[in-house]
Amino acid sequence: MKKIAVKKGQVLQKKGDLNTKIFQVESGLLRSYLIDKKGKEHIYQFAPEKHIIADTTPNDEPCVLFIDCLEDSLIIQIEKDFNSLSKTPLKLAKRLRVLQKRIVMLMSSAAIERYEHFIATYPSIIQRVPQRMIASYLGITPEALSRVRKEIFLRK
Amino acid sequence: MKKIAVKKGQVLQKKGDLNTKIFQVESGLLRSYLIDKKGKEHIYQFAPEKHIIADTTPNDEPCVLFIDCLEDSLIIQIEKDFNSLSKTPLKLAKRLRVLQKRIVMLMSSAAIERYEHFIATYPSIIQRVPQRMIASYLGITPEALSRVRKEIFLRK
DNA sequence: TTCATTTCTTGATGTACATCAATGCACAGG
DNA sequence: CCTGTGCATTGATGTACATCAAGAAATGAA
Repeated sequence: MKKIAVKKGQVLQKKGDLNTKIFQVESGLLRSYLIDKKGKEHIYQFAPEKHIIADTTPNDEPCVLFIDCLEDSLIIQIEKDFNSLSKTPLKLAKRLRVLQKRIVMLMSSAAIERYEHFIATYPSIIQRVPQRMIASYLGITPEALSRVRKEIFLRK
Repeated sequence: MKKIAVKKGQVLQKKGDLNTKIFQVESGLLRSYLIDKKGKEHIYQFAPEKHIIADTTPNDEPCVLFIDCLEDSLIIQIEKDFNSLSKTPLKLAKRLRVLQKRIVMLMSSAAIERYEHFIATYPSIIQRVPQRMIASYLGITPEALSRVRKEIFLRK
């Protein structure tokens, strides 16, 4: 467990890495993402202040997510071993809640609802990342997000 | 923490319930599912022997998932409090892994790949539930699953 | 500032899947 | 045995989103 300062753009983890860590963000903004077999990027998670971010693949298997830095950040690196985990069940529980919500949204909602949920849940992120990244997180293209935003705007 | 015998069809938790439990399946098969605003059902999780199943909504908020019983089952009920959780970080970690994989699949794969991954991961479930439930878990309609299966069959 | 690069938007078209409707099929109850 | 009821399949059509292409606007570097 150690504290690290990282620069915008810096890569903390690449797909295929072994023995990856859990990161807790003190300040700044990280993201994790995957690249599918068509070469398309999908953002899996944004992690602003206080959030934890990790690939949950077991330590002896190659991980599937990239993690990099969207703003200069201060982070804490935590080992993914049993002892560290057992100290943070509350955080794990919170992570589970977020993931459940995410799956529910992906399975049952249209793009526009996913976007509205995202705005409500992470209002601060909107100003800090380009829209194409939000589109990527929502599982749609930047073009589709642009149209969704237009529709929301017209509706008012 | 107590052991319970439940019958096929029995409902263990309804959307909106408070103070829901975690269930560990000793034998049999449970499922959780949600109903979207169009009234459509989406299976969130199957839980065969050894698996745990729960709605991870915090205890003081109404939960969003239904949980019921697909086969006569023997289950252990676990409280969702901090103490119980800290005893099972390994199980939580495993759950996180499954959810990560699920989200990755939902975001980056076509229906056919999601089905093939499901077969590979849960071969035993296939024989135990009707196809329309597998479709629901995969996030597609029974008609679409039927066509996916046909395509896989023709390809051989 | 100027120029290059990235981002956002808009339109035209394509596609994976949903929806709707009909048919066949298995099996459980009378 | 028939007969209903749920499940799987198939075809026709609809739709939400993707893809591709172009242009406009914002951003950043020199």
